Amino acid sequence: MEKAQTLKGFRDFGPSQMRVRNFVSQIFRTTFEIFGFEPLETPSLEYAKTLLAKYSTDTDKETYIFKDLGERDIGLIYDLTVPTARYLAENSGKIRYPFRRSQMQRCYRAEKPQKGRYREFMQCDIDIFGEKGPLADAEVLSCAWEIVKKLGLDGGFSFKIGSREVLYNLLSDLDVTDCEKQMQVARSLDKLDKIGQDAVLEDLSKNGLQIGLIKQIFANLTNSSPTENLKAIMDYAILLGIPKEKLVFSPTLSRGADYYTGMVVEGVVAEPKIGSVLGGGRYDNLIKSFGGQDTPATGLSFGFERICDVILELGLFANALPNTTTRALVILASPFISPQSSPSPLFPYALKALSYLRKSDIPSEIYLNQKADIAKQLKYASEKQIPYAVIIGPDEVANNTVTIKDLGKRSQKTISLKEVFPLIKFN
RNA sequence: GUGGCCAUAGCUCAACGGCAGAGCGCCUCCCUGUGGAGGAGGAUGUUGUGGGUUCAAAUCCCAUUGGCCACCCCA
Repeated sequence: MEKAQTLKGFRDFGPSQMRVRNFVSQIFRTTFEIFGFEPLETPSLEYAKTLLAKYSTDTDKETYIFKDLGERDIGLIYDLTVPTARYLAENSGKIRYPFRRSQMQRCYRAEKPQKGRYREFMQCDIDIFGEKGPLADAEVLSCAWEIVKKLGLDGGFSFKIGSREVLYNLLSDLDVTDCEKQMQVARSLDKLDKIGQDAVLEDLSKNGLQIGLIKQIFANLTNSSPTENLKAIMDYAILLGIPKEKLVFSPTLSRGADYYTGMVVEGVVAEPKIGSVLGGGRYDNLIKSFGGQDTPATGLSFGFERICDVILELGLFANALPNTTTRALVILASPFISPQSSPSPLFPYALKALSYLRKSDIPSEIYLNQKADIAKQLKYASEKQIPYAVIIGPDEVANNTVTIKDLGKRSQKTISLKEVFPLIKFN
């Protein structure tokens, strides 16, 4: 039998990883709610023809497609935009627009995995459907900003904001009117940060654009200014609480996807050089192209996996929460723990204490191996970073007390059980 | 999808055709009511998996699984 392994690009999340992930997703969920984004969840499997309806042919290969037992052609969701477009089309008439929706689900891509790129990953989107105006874009931005703050990433963070309108107008002015050509420029430009201006220049000239023209595009882009619409978005965003200096107009920001029609945005952190932690923009034609009604849309997607990585890397989490959610370990003092006198006379008292702690909403454990001495039990607590040990021995039982030890401070005192509650609960 | 690097003890790695090792961790004891330190002792493996070459394979070759990197792509 082969060694047990996870599938390529698929991961287990052990307790310590789950604590980070739960911490992050908790912040997402509560903040979405505060900003009026209503939760939506759609199936992980969709008809293949739904999944492949629109996108370019390359992505076909990265979508998991197979047959179910009823010979239906189906596939795993590749993103959340497509299922949502399907949902909007299927429920047109029932939905009250503008519709603010949040969605957090695992998505699947059959691409070659690398660090930060997995075949199964958490996708986390907010979008507003059915509103063209700049306030909608600003709302999305301000929700994202709130989350960034709550995650403690706001220090080196900034929004890079560009506009497809600026780009396309500029290209049209230079007689680059062919739609395909315009897309190509957008796609190449997207790599600017990563590969530098020279490489983009080369890339574009390989695609048949003249050097002079490309240079002109760069020059015009760097000198361009935000559209009225973009200015309005930024003004609203500032009124909604985003510091002005966090909103950086970046005319060369493009983003790869070709369906964006207005604002495009990326959120970048300075500290770990990891690129963007969120991205999105306005895509007014996409929903219609999926067979829905003409529905303007704006939104963005958080790089959940990346954000978890960043938080771990910056150590933002390590200090914030202990290694376990358990707050107290009930420990039996050694002398009375012998296999012969099982159950130990300490047990009725110890288990009563354990129940009391749990009834008081203090996450608690008792060491399960009855043969373990007190040193071993303390070591367990120490390694799991359980903050308190509740030690029970014959003296405690006789006096109706417990000895509570603060593992961090290495101090202890003997008190009544009732006095334990405030000590653990509020420290 | 294309190209490259890698897989050896729980972890980090060494050995690069000739008996599979070190550091850290782990276990036991010094310590029968006190965890991060110290001292003494101990255990640890079908070298990712399957085949091939060879007197002999962790080492060379092929396949396969998984990890990493660049490209591709990134809704």
